[in-house]
Amino acid sequence: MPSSGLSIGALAARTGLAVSAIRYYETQGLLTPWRNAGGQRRFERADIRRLSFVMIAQQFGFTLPEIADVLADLPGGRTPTPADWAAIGKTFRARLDARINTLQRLRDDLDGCIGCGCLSLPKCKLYNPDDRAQAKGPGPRYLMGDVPDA
Amino acid sequence: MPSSGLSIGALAARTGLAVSAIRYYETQGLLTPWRNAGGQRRFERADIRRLSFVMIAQQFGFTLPEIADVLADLPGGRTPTPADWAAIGKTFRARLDARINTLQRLRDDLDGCIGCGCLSLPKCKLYNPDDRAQAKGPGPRYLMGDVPDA
DNA sequence: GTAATTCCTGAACCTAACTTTAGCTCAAGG
DNA sequence: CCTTGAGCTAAAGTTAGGTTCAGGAATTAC
Repeated sequence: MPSSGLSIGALAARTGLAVSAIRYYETQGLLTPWRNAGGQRRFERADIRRLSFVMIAQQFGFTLPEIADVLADLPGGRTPTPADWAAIGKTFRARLDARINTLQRLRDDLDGCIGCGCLSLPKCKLYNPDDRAQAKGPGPRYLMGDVPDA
Repeated sequence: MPSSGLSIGALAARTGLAVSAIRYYETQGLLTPWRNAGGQRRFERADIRRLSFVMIAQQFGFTLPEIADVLADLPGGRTPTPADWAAIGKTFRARLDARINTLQRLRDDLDGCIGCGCLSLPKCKLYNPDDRAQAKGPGPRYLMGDVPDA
């Protein structure tokens, strides 16, 4: 009888992720393994797919909280079906499209702004797209896609 | 006669950046102010434009080293002309286009991969676009646009 | 049955891009 | 002259996304 769940090492081997990364994802609520009698984590095979999704979404520049948010739409009790995943894919693609559109819009503004060499502040659409001068707390202000006005 | 350079506070006011951020940018080589007799930084008016460019590029997800790299093409001795800036804009736009294209290609792969609900690992184009399983050192692996295969 | 793996937790460390703090100095106004 | 606001430096703190390490406990392999 093979399956009373995957060990963390096995999951790491199947996904290519580091064991430490998987444990970190658990702390971030991306995954909720159960524990065996000895206190070790046991994962379901569906978690391989779940982690694959996490990795893909990261390539697109999504943060872990954003990814968790998308994954929250997966069913709770049962193993997700292909249809469930397709639904997630749809949601995800919409967010992705929005991100690409923002970038393209910004690029087009760039053509009218720096393209002429002026980079004129008061009338520049790129400059100060929102409240650029405001304090937004510490840490990186915004990475790609987390652009104000998105 | 107004101009023997802008103080850091004046530059901060004109750009909307925090004084601390400007000082940080200097340490990163994005700006090279001179010092007055009392040791205070004095900036040129062209630095307003320079910082505006930094802010815009950051919105597109570029890192400070990448931005420094683009800015390195500006002339050293003299104040950059509109034509100089237009040239920078051109370089910048090319990098931006590459970034957008990568994202679009990834999105299209997504349609064929997760769209069907399979997310099949061995044959997935998104999964393992390069050597996903390899250690790449600590820190964030890659943010938007710094995607492997870019 | 014991040696070698693997896993566990908690804490410290890493990069990027800044901010905050502490302790001083400089510059401008009255 | 002297106070107040702006600057200065160096060091430490912050967030995100992890990795590395230390010191044990559980599994697995022979």
